[in-house]
Amino acid sequence: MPSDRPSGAFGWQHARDEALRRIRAREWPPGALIPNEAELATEWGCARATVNRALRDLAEAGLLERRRKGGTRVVMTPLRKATLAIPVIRQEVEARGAAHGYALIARALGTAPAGVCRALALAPETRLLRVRALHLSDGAPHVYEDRWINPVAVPAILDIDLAQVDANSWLVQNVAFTRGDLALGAVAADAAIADALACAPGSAVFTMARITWTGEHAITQVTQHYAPGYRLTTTF
Amino acid sequence: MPSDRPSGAFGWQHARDEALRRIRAREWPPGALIPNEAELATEWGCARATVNRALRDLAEAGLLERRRKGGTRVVMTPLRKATLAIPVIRQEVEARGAAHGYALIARALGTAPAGVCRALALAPETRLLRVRALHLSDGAPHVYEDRWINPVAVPAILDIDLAQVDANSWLVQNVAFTRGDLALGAVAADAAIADALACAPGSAVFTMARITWTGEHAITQVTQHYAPGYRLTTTF
DNA sequence: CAGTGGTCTAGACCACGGT
DNA sequence: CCGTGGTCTAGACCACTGT
Repeated sequence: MPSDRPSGAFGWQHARDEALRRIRAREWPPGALIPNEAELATEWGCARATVNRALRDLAEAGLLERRRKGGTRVVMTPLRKATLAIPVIRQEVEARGAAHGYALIARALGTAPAGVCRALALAPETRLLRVRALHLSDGAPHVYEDRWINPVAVPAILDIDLAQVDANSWLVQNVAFTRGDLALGAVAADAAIADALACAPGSAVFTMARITWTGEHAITQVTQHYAPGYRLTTTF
Repeated sequence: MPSDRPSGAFGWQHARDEALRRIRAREWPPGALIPNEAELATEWGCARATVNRALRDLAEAGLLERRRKGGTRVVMTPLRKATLAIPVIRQEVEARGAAHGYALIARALGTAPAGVCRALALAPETRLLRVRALHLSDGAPHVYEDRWINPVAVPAILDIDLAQVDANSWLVQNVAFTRGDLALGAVAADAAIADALACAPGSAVFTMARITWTGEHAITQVTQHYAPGYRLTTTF
C-alpha cells in the first residue's frame, strides 16, 4: 500500500535534503567523514544509486568532497558558487520589457595590437576585424562594446552588414564555440566610452570581457562596458 | 570478452559528447526536436538511464530544453552560464601565494539606514552591527568591505573580537546559510573607499555586494570594494 | 589488497502535459 | 489519453586510492 506520498520512495531530493540538514545542524561537522553510500541507503531505505545522486549533487554544489576509497567528507570551508548567465544583450534588454536599439560605431579590418594577439593566442600582427558598437535600452545608452573578431575562424562575418545585425547576436546564433574565458572588472570611462555611453569621462564603468574559443582556435574577444549604475545580479 | 575500452560500455560522457557533436555540427539544429531517450539508447547501444544522464547534463548546461511529453529540443539561443566561485578573501589571497593581512576600521552597533533594512527585509530602524574592514594582500590594500550584520540572527557575533578575526572568515565557518543574493558592479571611490584602498578619490572600483539568508531571515549584507585593477575571472 | 565511489543495466512505475 | 522524461531499484562490474 503506497504511503500518502504519491511517488512512494525516498527520493534523491529527500536524501539530499536530509544530508543537507545534517551538515547544517553540524551532525556532520566540517571535515567529518560521513557514512558510506551503502550504509546511508540502508538507513534511508532506498537504493544506493539514490544516495549517490543526492551526494553527488551536494558535491557539485561544493558542500561535500568525495574520493574513492577515501569516502565522503564535509568540506571544511563551504566555498559557495554562483552561476551567472552570460547575457546576450539584445535578449537581456527585451526580457526586461525594454526596446533594444543598436548602433554600429566603427568597423575596420586591420592589424591587432600585440596585447589582443597574445590574448587570442595568435601570431603578432594578425589581421582582425574590429567592431565597436552601442546597445540601447529604450533609447538610452546601455552597453558599449569593443570587439575583435578572427576572420580566419569566422570568414562569414566579413559579409555581414554589422550596421543591421549586431555581432553579439549573430555570433551566438551562427558560431559554435567550445569554451570561453570571462573577466569582470571596473574601469574609468575614457573619451570613447564616455562619448558612447553619454556619461562623464572618468565615470566608473562595469566591464565584462570575454574570449571565446573553438578548440584552441580563438573566435572573438569582446569587452563590454555597461552604462554607469548597471549591476549584474544573481543568486547562490 | 571486453573490448579495448576497459569499462566496456558506451558511457554517459560518450553519449553527452556525441549529442554535443550533433548540436555543434547542426545535425540537430537550434530549435529542433531530437529523438527520444529510448531511440537514442537503442541507437547508441546503451541503457536509457545513460542517455538520460547525458541529456540532463546538457540541459543543465543550457544547451537543451526537456519537457515531458514535449520531448527534448535544442535551445534556440544557446545562452551560456558561467559559474563563479564566491571568494573568501583570506583564502583567495593565500591561494595566490600572497600573505593575507586584515585591519578592522570601525565596528559599531546602531540603527541601520532605511535602505539596508529594506534590503534585508527587516523593520525600519532595526539595530545592526556595522563593520568596516580592510583586507591586505602582501601588505597592499586589496579589499575594503562595509558590512551590516543582524545580531538577532547571529548573536554570537557580538562577542567576537573582530580586530583579530575577520567577519568574512568567521561567518563562513560558523553560520549556515541557505541562500544568497549577489550583485556585481562598479562605483567611483568615495572618500572612505579611497582612503582605505589608498587610491585616488573617484577611481573606478569593482564591487561585489552580497546578502545571505537562512530561510527568510537575513544574516548579513556586505559590499566589498576591490582595489583598482582587480578582475574577477572564470571560464565557461 | 580491499573499501569506496562511479557507472551501467534492465525493468518498472509515475508525473506531467500535449493532443 | 498516452507519449515522454523523471526517477527508483537491485544487482553488477570497475576504477581509484589509502593502507
